[in-house]
Amino acid sequence: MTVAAAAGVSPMTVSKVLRGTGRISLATRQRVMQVADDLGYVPNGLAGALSSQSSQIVGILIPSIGDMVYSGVLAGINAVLVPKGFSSFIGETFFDPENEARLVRTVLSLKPSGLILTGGLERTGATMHVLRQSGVRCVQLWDGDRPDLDATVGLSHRAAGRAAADIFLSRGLRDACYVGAQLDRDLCAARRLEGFRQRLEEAGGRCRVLADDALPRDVVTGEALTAALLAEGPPPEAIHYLNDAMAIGGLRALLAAGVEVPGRTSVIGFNGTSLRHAIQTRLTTLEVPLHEIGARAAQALLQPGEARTDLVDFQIVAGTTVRP
Amino acid sequence: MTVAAAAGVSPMTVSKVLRGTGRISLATRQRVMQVADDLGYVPNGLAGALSSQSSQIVGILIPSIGDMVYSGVLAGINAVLVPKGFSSFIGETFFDPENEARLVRTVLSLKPSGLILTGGLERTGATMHVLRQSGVRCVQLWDGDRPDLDATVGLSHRAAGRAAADIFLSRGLRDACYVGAQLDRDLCAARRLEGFRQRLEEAGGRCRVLADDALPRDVVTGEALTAALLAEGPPPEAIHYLNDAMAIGGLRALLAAGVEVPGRTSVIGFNGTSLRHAIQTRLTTLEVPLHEIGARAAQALLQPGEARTDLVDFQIVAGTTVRP
DNA sequence: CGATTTCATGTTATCGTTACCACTTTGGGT
DNA sequence: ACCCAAAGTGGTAACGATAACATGAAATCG
Repeated sequence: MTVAAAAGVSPMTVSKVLRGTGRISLATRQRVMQVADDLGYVPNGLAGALSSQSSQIVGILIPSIGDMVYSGVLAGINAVLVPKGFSSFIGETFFDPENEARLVRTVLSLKPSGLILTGGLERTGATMHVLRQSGVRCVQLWDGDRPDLDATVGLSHRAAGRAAADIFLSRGLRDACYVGAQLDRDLCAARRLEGFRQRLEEAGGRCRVLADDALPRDVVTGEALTAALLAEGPPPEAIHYLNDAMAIGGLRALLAAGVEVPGRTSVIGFNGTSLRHAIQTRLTTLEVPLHEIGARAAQALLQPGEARTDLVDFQIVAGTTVRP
Repeated sequence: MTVAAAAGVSPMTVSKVLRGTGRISLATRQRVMQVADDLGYVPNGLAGALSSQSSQIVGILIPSIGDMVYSGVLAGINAVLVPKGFSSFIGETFFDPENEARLVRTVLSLKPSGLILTGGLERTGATMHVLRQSGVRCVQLWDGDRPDLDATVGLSHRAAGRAAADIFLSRGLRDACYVGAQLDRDLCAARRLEGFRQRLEEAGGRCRVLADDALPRDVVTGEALTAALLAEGPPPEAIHYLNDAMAIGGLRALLAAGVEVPGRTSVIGFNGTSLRHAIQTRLTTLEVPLHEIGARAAQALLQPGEARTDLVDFQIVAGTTVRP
């Protein structure tokens, strides 16, 4: 427009110069670039995307940005996407299907190149319908137990729960407790609990559950719930926490109550965040390759192919909170 | 289009129904909604924004999503923006002005309703030029020492550094050290150091600096740098860390080396993240109201007015790592 | 030296929506 | 019976870019 006039060429030529397509003489190219810079001109991406029928946007929906787990995955996604010239449009669902539905519409209205959704919630029928109609390629993250959409990259949370139980059982610990929060919404965490409890009960153990659906899944809640647990009666032999943050809070409560860890009670967290580096204690936890999940999900998004399920492995990170 | 045909009305009527504008009879409205739902129709937001010359997008540029500090601010922003129907387009600058320049262009090309940038980096001239030409309202976050753009919401990092120094000085501690990372890029952290050092030297103290510009600002780096510091010679009386994560790492190194905290060495972190809840120790730190900064920035963005600087206060969170 | 190819640029139609106004009907009010 | 407001709906022309093709000039060729 203005740029074209100022450079004495047609809008078409400006478009070509700015995108580096077509054959433009060096002189013209330099002149247009100069004028565009001087004018502080930024092409209207809305018009460009509308016209070319494709935006370089990828939609990413995660439960919460504040949760280190998902921001770790996000970093992995961006590490793949950004170098290829995509920008990511991030939305927070807070585990709420209605929220997800709203965000899916918002993102789809931007005609994205692809969509990455997080599993672990009960997607509404409307959401699925809209996704399918859009024709946009969709990848599901995180929940590997129930693959969905065009591809899935995640882990088996049920298996993770069983693995935690196995660690306890191998130490002869059978009286366990699972401490979490928001299990009503976070179906992945619920499935970890399920695996954990199943495995324990198969081996003749038992598993209490302490969870509050209204509290955040952080250090403070971990401490409060554990304190409540200890007030009820004698401490369990083993506690598995929903995440590392809650586990750290739990350890505070245990130590405050004089419960020896791991002498009296063993503790396992989940996810291997930086919180596991507690000062004196080192939390035993299951580590999930967050960055890798993100990177592989981004790759799965970019290379169209048949529906595929890509299960990543978690690792046991040995700390000092489980007895030998 | 298809919806209009299927409902037997004009595209114009569909547009009105879906946006809830204009006068449409109840019967028509219901029929159109029904058809749209059945078809899984999502309006093309690109075309809509192009036509109406306004998108409901707000651009937010922060150094890193993985850093709890900025994701805390982000939460505050979203708490204000999302209920008003805005969606946020988030970009990560990693403290790099060129990255910021690229992202600013990307966001502006989406014709956003507003832009929230994080201060603490040397913005390029081109970025400033493009921002001004765009006419989009811009708010600067975080860096309150050097207000910029249409409004600024943040804190004085210099004052925060001085406050940390004052705490040490009031305990008679004069031999201090500042431990950080990436001070070349993060000008806010550099300014905290400056305030810290100035205040100490005014009072006849001294301040060593230990920083590595290549390492991440996390627990592991905090531990490594502190271990290096202790290997060099006797421990300083006081250490101020760039953030809580590094401080926690530092405490590990100090305890591992048998340095009594706070008996021999006192420690102050910065930012009051959940990491401060270490298991036995409770880190003394300066707490910044992250959520509030975000919320106020979002409000400043929405209510146009003259350029304003909104300085928030930090608080000293007493822990057990500074001697009485 | 005419025919063909290459290079550099311009023309036109289109993407899907909305702003703005025009149009038809209906239901009073006088 | 006539007029006028309100209610409901549709037509038209943007919005700013690009895909696809068209054009003219310069270069190459047999």
